[in-house]
Amino acid sequence: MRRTKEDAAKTRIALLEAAETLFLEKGVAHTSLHHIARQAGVTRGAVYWHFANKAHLFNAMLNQVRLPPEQLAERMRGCPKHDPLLTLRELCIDAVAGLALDEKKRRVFTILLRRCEFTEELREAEERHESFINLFIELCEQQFSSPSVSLRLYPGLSPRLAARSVHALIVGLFHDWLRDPGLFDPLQDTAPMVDACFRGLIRDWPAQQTSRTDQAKPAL
Amino acid sequence: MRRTKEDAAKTRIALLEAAETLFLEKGVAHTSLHHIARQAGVTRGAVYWHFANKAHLFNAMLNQVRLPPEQLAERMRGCPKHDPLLTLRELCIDAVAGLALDEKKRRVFTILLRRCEFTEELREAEERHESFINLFIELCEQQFSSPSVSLRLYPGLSPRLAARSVHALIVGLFHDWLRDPGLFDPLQDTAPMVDACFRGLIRDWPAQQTSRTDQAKPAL
DNA sequence: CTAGTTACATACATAAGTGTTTGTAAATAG
DNA sequence: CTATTTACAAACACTTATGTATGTAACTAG
Repeated sequence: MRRTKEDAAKTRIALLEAAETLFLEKGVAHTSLHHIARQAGVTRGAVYWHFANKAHLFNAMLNQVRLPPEQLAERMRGCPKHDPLLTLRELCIDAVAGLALDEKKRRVFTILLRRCEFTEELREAEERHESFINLFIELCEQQFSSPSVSLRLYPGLSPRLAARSVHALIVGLFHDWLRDPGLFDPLQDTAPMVDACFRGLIRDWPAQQTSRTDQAKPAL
Repeated sequence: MRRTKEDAAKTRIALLEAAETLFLEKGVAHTSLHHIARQAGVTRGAVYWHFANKAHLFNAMLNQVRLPPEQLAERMRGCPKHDPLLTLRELCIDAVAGLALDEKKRRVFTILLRRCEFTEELREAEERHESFINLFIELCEQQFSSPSVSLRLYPGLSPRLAARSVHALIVGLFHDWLRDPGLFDPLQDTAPMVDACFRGLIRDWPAQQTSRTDQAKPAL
């Protein structure tokens, strides 16, 4: 029997990892707290000590990879000398590339998109996730709304629709790649696809081959 | 007590509808066969009479809206006088518009994308769904691979990537709109967004405002 | 040094859920 | 008109999950 503070912290981590593993394997609803405890080498007592219930455990797991909204906003603002659209472009590319570079992110997003049911129990997690998405779309729309950009939109498009298009592409790439990692290579293929998207939105989008996503920073 | 053949058929339909309603409300895993039976006004005996288990019920529900792969292929081939890319474009637009036009399709796809865990139990359903998606992507890629089209792709793009881009956009639009129907109007906004996508892929994509998706036929 | 708290394990109580079996009234076949 | 299915309902047997309550050894504060 050992229960120093560090041991407790380790137990907590072990529980989160066990949950991650099992959620990914069998789905959130089909994983019981008993499963998680056993996988972590403890009993349900430990689970209930660290987390109120499964939903709280789930939230804690998400918090490991989800960056706070402020950081997204800050990143989206970018350095002022940089073209804001290019900032957005890089953010998109990094977001997809981040899936391939960060194993944990990949697993957690797989759980989020393919291994859980957004129902009453997980409502809080869902709402936080949604508000993050909405923030992204809104910031995106702001970029397209600045006069220097909106005038370059193709006819028939509004900043609103442009923002929706960009987000839909990213979400689609997330889903598709998490479903079948063989579909494309996030590191190589994301930039051309994102560029194609912007090229269809913005009149004079440069045919840049530059800026090979050097070090993708976490973006989503 | 009544059990003519028609009554049995009605019971089956009622069970499918009850399942649809409850799956949508509480998620697949959180809905028991007892719930479904009660909602349909029968007992679990009826459920087990008509379906082997929950997974079979789920499959039967999907089969109500999923069109056979052959029809997709046929539709994709389109009438030969028509530009194949325009055929693909219309197919995409109809697929998204179909969500708004067909209430049942909307509900079932919501369940599929947001209310179920793709785990062992539903593996068969998942595989059928995936093979359908893969067929779509493959047919898509074929369209982009024909010499008359592939030569018009922007540099840096392959037919492969173009197909992935198109599919990602559609999947993203599905997810986004099912998550928040206020994000955009499938009937009005899909065409401009799909056109933007194609415009970013194909050099001389016409800035067509024509062909207001008259009657969207079911496509997915 | 001991009192209290921490970090769990164990036990209890309760509620579901699943698959199967059995019962049965009405429909239907011969 | 009887025999047999059909289309379920009802009961059974079993497993599993949850939340809580209680026990307890080690750590820690004073």
